[in-house]
Amino acid sequence: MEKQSCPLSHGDESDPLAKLPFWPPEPGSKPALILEAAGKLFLETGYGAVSMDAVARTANVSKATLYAYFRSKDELFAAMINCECRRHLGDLQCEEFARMEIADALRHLGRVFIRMLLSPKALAVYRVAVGESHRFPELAKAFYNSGPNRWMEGITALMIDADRTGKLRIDDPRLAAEQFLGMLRSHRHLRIIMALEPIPGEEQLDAFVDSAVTLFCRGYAP
Amino acid sequence: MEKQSCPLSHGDESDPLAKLPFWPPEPGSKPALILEAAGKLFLETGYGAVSMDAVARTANVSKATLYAYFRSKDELFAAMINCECRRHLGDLQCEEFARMEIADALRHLGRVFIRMLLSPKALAVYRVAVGESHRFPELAKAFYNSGPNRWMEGITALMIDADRTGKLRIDDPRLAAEQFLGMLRSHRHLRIIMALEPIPGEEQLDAFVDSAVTLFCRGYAP
DNA sequence: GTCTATATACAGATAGAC
DNA sequence: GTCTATCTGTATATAGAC
Repeated sequence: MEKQSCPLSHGDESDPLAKLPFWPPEPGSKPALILEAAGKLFLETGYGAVSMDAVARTANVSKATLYAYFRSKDELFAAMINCECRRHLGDLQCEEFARMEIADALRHLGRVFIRMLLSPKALAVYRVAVGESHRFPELAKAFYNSGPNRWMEGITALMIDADRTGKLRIDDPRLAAEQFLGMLRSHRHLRIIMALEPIPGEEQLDAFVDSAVTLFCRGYAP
Repeated sequence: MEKQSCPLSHGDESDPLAKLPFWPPEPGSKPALILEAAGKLFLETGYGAVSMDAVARTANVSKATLYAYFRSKDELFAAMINCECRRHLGDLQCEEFARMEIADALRHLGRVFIRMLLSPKALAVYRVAVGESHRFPELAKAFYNSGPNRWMEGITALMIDADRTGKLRIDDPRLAAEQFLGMLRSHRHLRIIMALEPIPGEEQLDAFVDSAVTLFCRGYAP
């Protein structure tokens, strides 16, 4: 936990958005309006089902203006995904989890994780990123790195620390992190993403996290 | 485990394919060729990126023939998904897992599960089903019921039995099944589905399952 | 049943006025 | 920079010959 001081913070390595002439967009400006409209439409119905006409109409801009800022539908889509990723997938304050009881740290992080994962925006980004990952491999990578991978790194660091301090007995910290986050996600995430089930209430989420933490701490007890 | 004799077998309730005039398609017949081509193309690149021209060309049929069997692109897509679901997502023989040691049963089922989940066809179906779930909610349901839900039911039944016979101490069997399958899936499934990582080898998969089983059995030990 | 050829609509992208 | 109007390709779906 010492070496990477804040594994869940935003890094800016190889950011395709940084290359765009306007960035970040002034709130209320045309680019901002366009990105907002694109987010709304693409995330709601996917890449293929959205026309540039619809984006322009929703943003109250003409198509020509749209193309003045984004050279193609692909580029707009990419910019939108990157924008949403950084806005909604990694908002976790860095705190001193290593000093807490391991169960408390996991419970705390787990609650933040599951709430983030099941927020409407994150669900939408997830669905689109998975669905279009074949057509936009670069975006899939950006999505994974800005969201799921940050959590993997943060939890892995916590696992390393828990093992070092003897709180748990963990041979493969990365594997343990996979297991913990996987338990929390579970098939429920799939059902919710496909709208087969509503987003659960707070108490239900907390009970879910508590159960996973208990199982995990017992299973990895020294 | 007694009441549902075989929770992982195929049920035929409310099957949209049964309504089609040809079904099942004669191997080598035009409908079969078309469905095969549709599977190949749709699963590879998603719904929006595939044209009916491409399907006809790939199947070596004319577009008119295609439309003679499937009234629209939507209907073809739906038929293809249903077809693939029943072919690739639930192929598990029913055995007497209840009589085995619980760890052995979980290990056995886990290995089958993870191999099925990470098979190229299942990955492709999964990606498309998630990506198009908003446009085709009925299909999302069919996919979930024919694949993930069968596993949930089978593992839940096993959990109930393990608790009843005192092998484990499980208050919420469904939750426990979620946790077990979630651990196995983990973020690795996401990385593989997005082609950020190759499909792991057999030994790696088995080690993954073993670790999850150990964690699970310790965590739920009586 | 199966094909070739075509109708019709709409997509993404641009030209040119202001 | 922003708009209106339009070009051009291609998609789904069908008509009519064999």
